[in-house]
Amino acid sequence: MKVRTRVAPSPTGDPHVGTAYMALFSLCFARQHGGQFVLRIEDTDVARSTPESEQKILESLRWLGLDWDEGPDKGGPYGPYRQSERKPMYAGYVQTLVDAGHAFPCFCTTERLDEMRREQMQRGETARYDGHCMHLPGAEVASRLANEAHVVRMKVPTQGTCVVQDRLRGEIEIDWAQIDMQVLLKADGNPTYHLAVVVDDHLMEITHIIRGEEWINSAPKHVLLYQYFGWDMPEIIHMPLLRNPDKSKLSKRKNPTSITFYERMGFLPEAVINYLGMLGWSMPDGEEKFTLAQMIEQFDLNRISLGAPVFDIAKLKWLNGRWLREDLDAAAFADKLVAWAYNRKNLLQVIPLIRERVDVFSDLAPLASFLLEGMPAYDESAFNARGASLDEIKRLLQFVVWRTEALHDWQRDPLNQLFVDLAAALDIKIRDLLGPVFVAIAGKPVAPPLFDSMAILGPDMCRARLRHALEVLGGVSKKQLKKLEKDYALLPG
RNA sequence: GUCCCCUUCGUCUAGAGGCCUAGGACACCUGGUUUUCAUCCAGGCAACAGGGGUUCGACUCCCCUAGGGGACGCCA
Repeated sequence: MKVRTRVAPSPTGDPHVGTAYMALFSLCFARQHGGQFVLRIEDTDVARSTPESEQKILESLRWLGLDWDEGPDKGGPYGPYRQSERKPMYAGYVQTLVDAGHAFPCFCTTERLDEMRREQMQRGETARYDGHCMHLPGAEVASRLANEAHVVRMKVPTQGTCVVQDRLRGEIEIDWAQIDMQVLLKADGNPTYHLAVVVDDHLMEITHIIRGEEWINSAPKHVLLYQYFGWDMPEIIHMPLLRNPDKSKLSKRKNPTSITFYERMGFLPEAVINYLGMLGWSMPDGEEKFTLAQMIEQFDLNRISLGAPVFDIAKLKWLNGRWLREDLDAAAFADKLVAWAYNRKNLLQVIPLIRERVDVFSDLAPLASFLLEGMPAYDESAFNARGASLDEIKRLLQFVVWRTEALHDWQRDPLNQLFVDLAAALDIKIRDLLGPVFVAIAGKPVAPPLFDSMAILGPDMCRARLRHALEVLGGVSKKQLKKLEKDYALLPG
């Protein structure tokens, strides 16, 4: 059998290491079997998907050397590879299901559904569509379809058990009563993930689906759709989820998750891939340093361990050091370093910010160092240049962390606005707010303008530095955090 | 709350019933090399979640409990 795997990221944010993780395993499996690896963009969430995000995802995967055989940028025999461009195809499949009685139009409002779920959970039941629109008279449905917003839901049995075959875990049994009557077609005419993924995996002849453990609970929906359509089910492999040091699912709130962060920190793509490869998987001979090619050669699904691994930056750093020392001679080191930091694109971003402040080139290094550093070595005294107390500084920094977590458009002006708003909400002068933030981001009181610097550094690096600064200043105890959360919730705006 | 998944040193892992006095790696500690630092080298600390089975024998198989995680959206 010809093996075909895919990675199917959603372009709704920064390129996530979890995406790279799934891509790595999918690619290794496909390559080892002489098959194809496909990149498909799942942009059915029109409100949150952006072309910029898609672009960054493609660039990041390319940077890592995870090359796909078919994708939106290079086409292929199963295109298009962007779900937004496949939109016209889905309605027909949904109609097939409606005609066969496997799906039905639903007119329920969000309010009613929220209320229903709330009550169900209060009663200790699993939240699940109550079938309200499933048995409407045909005439009523026909008339309402013409003038009312509606979705299409799949029918799901209320009795019996669904058996999901997982290549790593064997048979997983989930009662149908636990499975919601999933919306397949949204009111805006776009398919939901569940419909699109099944249709596309089938049409693209995907044979092995390697995805995160978080999908186990929705696998029955997919199993059922394959049955309804009469299609063969691909093999499913649910990988363990990458975790934060506190064991929760890896998230940007607690850990840098963006691939671009690791690039900006100066990690080598080879080392990042190598590190991802040793999470949940190991070489038969126990060797910890290996290339993508070696991993492909030795790859074996049976060597995957199921415990969800903690993403440990310290070990990644050690591994990167080995790659740097063992694989790069001075010339190669120089080339990589220039490409990383002193490339034209980087310089052109920074030069406009610093040229006013420079008389001779040798003035540059201190001014541009913020861009080349990872976690700056802070001088604690720099934080309270304006006489604020340590607790007050930590409070401000923590608030900034929370505000920036909610910021989607990480650009100069929105950042500017964020600080203006926060200062207003706190009823303090903006310079009193910006002082400590400036030091946290730039590492010292003298550097290019804050918002531009933050825009260049990107969200993950900024958040990491803010958190690092908080640690250096003694950290925030659980108790203090509780109190700060309370204060924060009370802020206007 | 309901359901699902998972469980070997702090962390990543080796372990397919006897090779286990449970191995390696990161981190940490100690010492050596190095005019400093780093690298490098040597050593140390440190784990089979608990309880029942099955078996001549269980880290390994089964059951229960506990703990951790995930899912419960017109997000993916």
